Amino acid sequence: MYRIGELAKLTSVSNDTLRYYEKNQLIAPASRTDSGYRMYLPEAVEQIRFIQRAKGVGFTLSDINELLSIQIEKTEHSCQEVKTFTETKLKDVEQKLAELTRIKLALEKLNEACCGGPESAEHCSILQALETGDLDNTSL
Amino acid sequence: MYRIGELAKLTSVSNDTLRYYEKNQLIAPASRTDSGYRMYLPEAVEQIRFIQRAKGVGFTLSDINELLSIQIEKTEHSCQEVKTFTETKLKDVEQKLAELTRIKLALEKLNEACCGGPESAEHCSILQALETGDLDNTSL
DNA sequence: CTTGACCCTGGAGTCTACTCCAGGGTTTAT
DNA sequence: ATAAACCCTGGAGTAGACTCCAGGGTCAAG
Repeated sequence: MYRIGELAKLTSVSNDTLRYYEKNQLIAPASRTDSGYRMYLPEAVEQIRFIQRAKGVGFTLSDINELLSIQIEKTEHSCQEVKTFTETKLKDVEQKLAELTRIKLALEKLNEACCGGPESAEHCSILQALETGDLDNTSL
Repeated sequence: MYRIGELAKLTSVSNDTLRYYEKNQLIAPASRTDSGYRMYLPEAVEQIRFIQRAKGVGFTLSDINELLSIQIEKTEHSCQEVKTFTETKLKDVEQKLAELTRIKLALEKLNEACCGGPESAEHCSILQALETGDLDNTSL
């Protein structure tokens, strides 16, 4: 079991952020000490890391809350509902992957087109491609 | 050339958002009419779509501003600088792709593990996996 | 020549996701 | 037993990304 400060250090988030996440139902301490200190299970470390990763790819806290709440609502919903939910989220993720891939292709194309030399970028082919919007189907 | 309202309709953003983007150097009208109306080039449509996609995958407006400003800073920087910049952004994108892929794998695994039937989710293998954190290296 | 649909600026308000107190207990090491 | 380091709650403040006025011009149609 970790106290809030320990968990915070392990995950590089602040104590305040952990309390904020708790208020927003993202992660609760497993228990409290008699004096009211929050005590977290070791698993909390991975949960926080998951939250950070999900945030990093554009999910809101409320999206993440939904993702995580699958496990909490378990007795109130059927497998079917749960699966429908994960399938929806999966589609979101696949959509995001497609968009990111598109952006990646655009950047790679720019990268390849550029000489990378020390001359002024005025005639850089990256920039010319950007200006004309001529990036095939990458749509940058 | 489009007026602001036309561009807004074509891209499903509000007039206010377009003005906000302008204030934040993301997109400027090609010109103004005598009466001060903003006039946008047809290319603006794709630029706005790009902004939306980039936002959707977790880039901030200031990230996007950097991405787009490659083309504006051209005379002030060398090809080398420009290329370094795109390479950095490319790494960001690759990082995001890796994280998204991890989340995708986790969701797929949950999906596969679930019977999807009408019974209570109390013993759903998705949920059990979530609770024990036992998702191999997907770290959900 | 006026009515309705547009557009302008400047500024206030909202929501999200924190971040930072103030005021006050708790734990630990010396 | 007393600092130093930690924790608590409640609430205010902030940055980012809008969103929504107020008050006032513009333009096309009838």
